[in-house]
Amino acid sequence: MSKLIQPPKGTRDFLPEEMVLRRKVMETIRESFALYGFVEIDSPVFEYFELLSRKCGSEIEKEIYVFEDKAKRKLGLRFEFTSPLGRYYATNAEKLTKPFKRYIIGKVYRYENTQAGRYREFYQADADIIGSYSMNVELELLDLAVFTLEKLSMGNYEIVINDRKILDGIINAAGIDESKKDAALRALDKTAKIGEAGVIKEFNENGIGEGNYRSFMRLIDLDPGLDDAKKLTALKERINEYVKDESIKNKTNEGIEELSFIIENERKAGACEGLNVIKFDPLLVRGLGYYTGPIFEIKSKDISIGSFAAGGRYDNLVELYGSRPEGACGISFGVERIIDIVTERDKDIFKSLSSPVRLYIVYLSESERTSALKTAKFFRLKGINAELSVSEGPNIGKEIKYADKKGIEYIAVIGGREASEKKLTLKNLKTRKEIFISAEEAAESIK
RNA sequence: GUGGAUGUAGCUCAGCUGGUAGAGCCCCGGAUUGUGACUCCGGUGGUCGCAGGUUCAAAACCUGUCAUCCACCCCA
Repeated sequence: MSKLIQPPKGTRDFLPEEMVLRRKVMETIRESFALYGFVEIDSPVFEYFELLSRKCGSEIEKEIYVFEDKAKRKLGLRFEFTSPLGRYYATNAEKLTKPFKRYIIGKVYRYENTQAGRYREFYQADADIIGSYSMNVELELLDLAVFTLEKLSMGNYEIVINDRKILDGIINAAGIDESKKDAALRALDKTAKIGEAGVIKEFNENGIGEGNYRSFMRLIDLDPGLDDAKKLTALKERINEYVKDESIKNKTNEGIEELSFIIENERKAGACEGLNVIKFDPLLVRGLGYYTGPIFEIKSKDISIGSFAAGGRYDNLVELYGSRPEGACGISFGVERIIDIVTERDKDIFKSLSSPVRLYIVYLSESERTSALKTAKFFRLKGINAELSVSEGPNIGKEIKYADKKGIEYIAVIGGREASEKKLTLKNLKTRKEIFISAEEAAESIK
C-alpha cells in the first residue's frame, strides 16, 4: 500500500461491520457508568502542553503529541483523562456537585511504538470520583468494573490490587533510600517478567544493593495458604518491626487498613460477591507518578494482552491544578483492548451482530417509486432503520444479494401487485420465508 | 528511542541458485429478465510497500525509507 493511502502509524480505519461491535462495547460501558450514577462530561482533545506534562514523568512526556498553534501556543493531545480531569475540576469546581462522579469516553493519543493492543490513537473510558477520601469510592469503582465486565462477557479476569502506602512502607523497611524508590519500584513491577536475576540487575544499575532486594522479598514472602486479610495483617507486623519513622509506619498501617477494607467488603457484598477475582499483590506498582493510595489493575486470564483496565487513588491531583485538596480516585478502561479480547474470545462475533439497517426496500419499476418512497418513510417514522434501493432498474436477485451481504435481515419488495393492493412482500433473508402483508403488519414483525 | 522478523491482486498466500508474476477466495458478467448462500462458464484486477544502487537482466541481491508484527521501554 502506498504511503498516501495508509492511515498514519498507529491509527486505524474501521469498517461498518467493525463499528457495530465497537459501538456495542462503548454503549455497554456507557450504560454501566450511567447505571452507577456517573454523569458524562467532555473536554478538549488538546490542552496546553504544560498542563499535560505537569507531573507525568519524563517517559510519558515523550509520548505526548506536541504542536504549536498559529499564535505559537504550545499544545498537546491528551494522552489520558486524568490530567485533563484535574484541569476540568479546577476550572468548574464551583459549578460541580460534590462528590463529583463523572465519566468520559473518548480518543486519547500517545506517540509510542505500536504493537498488538497498542495504538497511537485509541479510546479510553474513564470513571472518576472527586471529593471523597472514603474507601467507599474504591468499593464503588471496583463494583462498577466487575459489573461492566460481566455485561461485556469478558471471560476470566483478575483484579490485582495493592496500595502505594504499603509499597512505601516496604521500601523503607527494606532499607531502600527514598531517592531510589521509583527505580526500585519500576524494577520490582517487572518481577514476573524478568525474574529475580533481572530485578537484581536493575537494582544494581540504579545503585541499589542485592541485600535490599532480598529484604524486600523476605518482607512480602507470605504464607500462600493465608487469605488476603491474614496476609495483610502479617505484612503489617513485619513492616512495623523494621520501620523506624513513625509517620511512615502510620501511613503503612493506613494502607493496610484501606486494602483490607476494600477486599473484605467487595467480596462480601459487592459485585465480586462469590467471585474470587480480587487479589492482593504486593508487587503491583503501576506507572504514573500521581497515585497515593490503593491501585489496581484488571487483566484477562484467557488472553495475554496486558491489563485492559486500571486505576487508583490520587488524592493530590486537583491540588496540582490549583483547586483545594480533595480526595480523588478513578478507573480507566482500555476500550481497544476490551474489543480485542471480545473478538479473540468469539471469532465469529462479527457474523452474529446484524447490521444497524433493519430493512431494505426494493421497488421493481418506476411506477412503484412513489409508493416505495412513502413506504420507506413510514418505516423510518416507526423508528425502523430502512434503506431504500438507489439502483435504477433493479434486478431482484442482485438486490437480495446486496442486502444479504450487508447483513440486513429483512427485504421489502414492492412491485406492481404490491403497489395496487397497497401491500408489500416481506422476506426474511435468514429464514428465506416471505409473506405478502401490509406495511403496518411488516413493521410489527420487524420490531 | 533500541533490537529482530515481515511487506507480492480487495483477502490468504506461492514464486527454487536473479531471466520483468501465479493459485484459492472475493468481485463483475452470463447460464437464471419478481428472489441471494450450491454448481458451471467467462472476465476485471498487481508502479511485487516506496526510493536509490549492483546487473545485459531485480519481486528476488545491497542501502535507505515507510508500514505491520514481536521483544525491550512504557502502558489501556
